[in-house]
Amino acid sequence: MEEAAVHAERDDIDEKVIARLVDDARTTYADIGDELGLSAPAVKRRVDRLREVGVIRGFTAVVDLDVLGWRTEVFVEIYCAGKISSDDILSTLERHPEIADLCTVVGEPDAIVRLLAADTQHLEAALERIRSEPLVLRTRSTVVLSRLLERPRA
Amino acid sequence: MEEAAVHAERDDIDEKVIARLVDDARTTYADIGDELGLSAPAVKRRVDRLREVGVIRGFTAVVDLDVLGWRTEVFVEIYCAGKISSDDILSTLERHPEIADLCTVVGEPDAIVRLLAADTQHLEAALERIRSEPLVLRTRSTVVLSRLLERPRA
DNA sequence: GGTGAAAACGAAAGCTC
DNA sequence: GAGCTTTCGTTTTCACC
Repeated sequence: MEEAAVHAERDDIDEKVIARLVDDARTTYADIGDELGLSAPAVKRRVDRLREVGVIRGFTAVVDLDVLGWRTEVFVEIYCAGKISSDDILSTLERHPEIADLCTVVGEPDAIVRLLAADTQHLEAALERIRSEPLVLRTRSTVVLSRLLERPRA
Repeated sequence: MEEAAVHAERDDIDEKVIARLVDDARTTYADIGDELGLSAPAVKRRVDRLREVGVIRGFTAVVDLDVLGWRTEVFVEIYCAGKISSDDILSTLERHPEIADLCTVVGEPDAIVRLLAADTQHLEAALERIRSEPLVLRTRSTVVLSRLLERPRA
């Protein structure tokens, strides 16, 4: 029941602290505290604990890939040959820098990958590189037209 | 050619500043400056400009959904009836809080959605709610086993 | 969880190349 | 235009209650 223990350690105030940091990772502890009726050190202690426990994994900048010039985004379903472990999938695919997301799935494919590339030429090269991996049997790609909604946490 | 101008305004140093902030949004300007041989105010001016231009859209906390108790993640392909606009898709689907990502695609489905739910019961309810939308003809779901890799920027 | 002081950081000004 | 240094207000952080 150690999982229950982890959950028991979080309360409503933690939820609000998390929500505030998801909204803006640079919010000051004092500002969060004002909204919640806590002092800045009290908020910091909660954030420190949430990071230690692993609820908060880190803080990152949200980059507009379109502005950056990385305009091409594709979902690629990966179909593998025979029985493969997720370790194998990770070790063979993590070398490709165009992969933004990778997860193993239950369903028809073995894994789903989100590919980011500068343009279609770049995309084609990356796809061919991935397809040439011995592990990969075949792929099914779906090109993204536009990203309508993005909510890091629902 | 204003788009080209935007691109011309970014140089190698900007790239490194962005990379550093993607890695940790709470890195101080001084730390970034030390790595790049700049002073803190110089770094701040770059970050301010990158935010104004829109390359950096904001800063967010990365939350471990598994630890939070939202254990169920699914990719859902949405197939719509006839010709629909992306505005229609957004307005009908954005009301469902379980949707974490939504993009229109070119391929067999019309849109791909990433669903987050607390458990399978929650997931089932959300899926039925989405399927009952008049806009939605059919769906194809792929349940995520484990998220192996996550790189906000490649 | 709060308080207060010390250290670190961020914001803005003036100056140099 | 881009950067450096100084200055000052704010934030973080740590002790202790």
